[in-house]
Amino acid sequence: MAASDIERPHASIGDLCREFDVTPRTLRFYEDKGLIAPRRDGQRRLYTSRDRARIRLILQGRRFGFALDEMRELLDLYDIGDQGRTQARRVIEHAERRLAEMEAQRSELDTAIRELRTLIAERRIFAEPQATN
Amino acid sequence: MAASDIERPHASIGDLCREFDVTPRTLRFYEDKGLIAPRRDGQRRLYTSRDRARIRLILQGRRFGFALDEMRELLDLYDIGDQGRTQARRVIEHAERRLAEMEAQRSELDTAIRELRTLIAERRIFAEPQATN
DNA sequence: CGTTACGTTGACGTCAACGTAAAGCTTTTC
DNA sequence: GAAAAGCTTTACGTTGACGTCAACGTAACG
Repeated sequence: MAASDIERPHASIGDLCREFDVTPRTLRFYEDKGLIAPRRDGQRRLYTSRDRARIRLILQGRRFGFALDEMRELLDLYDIGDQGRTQARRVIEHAERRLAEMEAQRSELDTAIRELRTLIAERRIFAEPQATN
Repeated sequence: MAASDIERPHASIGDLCREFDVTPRTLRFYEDKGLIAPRRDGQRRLYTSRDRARIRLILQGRRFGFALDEMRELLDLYDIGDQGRTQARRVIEHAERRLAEMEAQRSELDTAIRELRTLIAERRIFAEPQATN
């Protein structure tokens, strides 16, 4: 009866779905992929605050374009980590690589946008080069 | 023998592949999708300058993120078009919509980049919220 | 006790733009 | 004249993150 399990002892899959605005399929899929491992009450999944935290991280990573396989690695790093020192560094490096990818992507996108703008402005968009034929 | 077919009467699929740096599979796929319709010498495909122009447009559109189905519509607009007047307008509108999508995408990407930068800088990346547990 | 809500596993379907054999032509080259 | 190029069609595979059944169990409501 200590004040350890505060407020939410466990939640159902539906609860989490509402909380994070995802479908059950999504959470089961993450489980299949080894990203989360909720306990069971018989067949039913029971999600703890730890699961909740992991899901938050997963969805955060998703917004940054991390693949689920990468996310699993990153989550594992924190689980295995010795005080988080070395591991946290690896996570940072990973994030920095992703950041670089995103910046490269943005630069490509910028170029494409500028080109498309020019083509539209000059009415040269989808204009076939003059064929005398 | 008139000077109508200048320089390149027709080309093979391999020729076009080298010219545009794509694989035969790609050109055949575009044909399946109804984007191009090269003539035949028996079984072999013969590409004219018209096909060449279309392929150029397709690859240009690809760089802007147009789906192949969209490209087919756009190409059709030019083929059917009455002097290109009305049709060209529709094409421009289409391109402007795509441009808007690209800009929206860039804005999302920008936001994500800023957030990720902040998280990295503050070492809060993938840091689970403090659980007293 | 029937209905409704919510949960389970398993497994195939989706989307886009091709990749990748497989198996067989024909033409060019040595 | 044989092997290598280059062409053809047919058709299944790939990638990621789920969607969408199917078929069933369980639990609470009224």
